[in-house]
Amino acid sequence: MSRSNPRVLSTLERAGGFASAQEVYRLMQREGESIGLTTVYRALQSLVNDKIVDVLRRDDGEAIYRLCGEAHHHHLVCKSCGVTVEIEGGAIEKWAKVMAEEHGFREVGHTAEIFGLCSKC
Amino acid sequence: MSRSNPRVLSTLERAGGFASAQEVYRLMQREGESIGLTTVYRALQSLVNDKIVDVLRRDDGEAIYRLCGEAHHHHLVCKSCGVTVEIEGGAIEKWAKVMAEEHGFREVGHTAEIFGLCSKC
DNA sequence: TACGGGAATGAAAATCATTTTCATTTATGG
DNA sequence: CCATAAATGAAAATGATTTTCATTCCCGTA
Repeated sequence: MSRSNPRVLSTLERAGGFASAQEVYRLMQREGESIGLTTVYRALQSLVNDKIVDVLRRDDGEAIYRLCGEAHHHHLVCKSCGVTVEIEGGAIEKWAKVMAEEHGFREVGHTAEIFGLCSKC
Repeated sequence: MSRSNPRVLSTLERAGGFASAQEVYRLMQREGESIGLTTVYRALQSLVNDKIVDVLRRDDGEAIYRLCGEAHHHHLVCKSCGVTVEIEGGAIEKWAKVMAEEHGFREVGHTAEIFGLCSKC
């Protein structure tokens, strides 16, 4: 029953951070791998079940996946040119943890993103 | 250009808390209001633009809306039952500001959300 | 009051991610 | 080998959301 297709997992790793099912699929296609979209979806679901990957939602509602173990970081995005900087978020981690405890929440994750105009825009 | 249809707003109020566009639509139908689904979507978008309502994503990816207070706040959301707690985010404000400065960004805004399982789930 | 143009409306079609169906292929143990 | 279960993927189904487009409404002006 282990549908955690290793090729999907390795592609997700290589994607570096987040990727949606569609992105993983396109990436594999581009690299000449022969795989169906359905299989990608099933593999990702399976990886989520096995708690090997996390799933979040992008603002547009698309599900994005990332390896659980991966050091997670946040993004600083320019809303004009789209340039993105990875930033460290120790303060956020702590905040999330404190807030969750304060309200009796368990198994918490979080999203945080900063957007603005970069120095060039 | 104000498409913030007042009937939609008042229905959302009456829904008490959260409602998806589809739910607002069904609710209005049930109450005998004559309105199209398209209009509901447009009204909600408009309300979001005007920052009169907040939008979040349910676990299944469906967008849910609700009136937001004037104060800028963040959310602690249960990914199982959807219950939501408004939390204070002073730490985040500061973090966002520092990070932005550090990378030369201007006019920054941010999003931050914590999700997990509430004490009941 | 009649006219004209922009905004609002909503039905129907299009889009898009995701899931389901189902027939086919592959792997595996007996 | 054979049988049976698991995996695969193409195509269809689903469901939310968006787009298109023709129509209606509103409002200021001649």
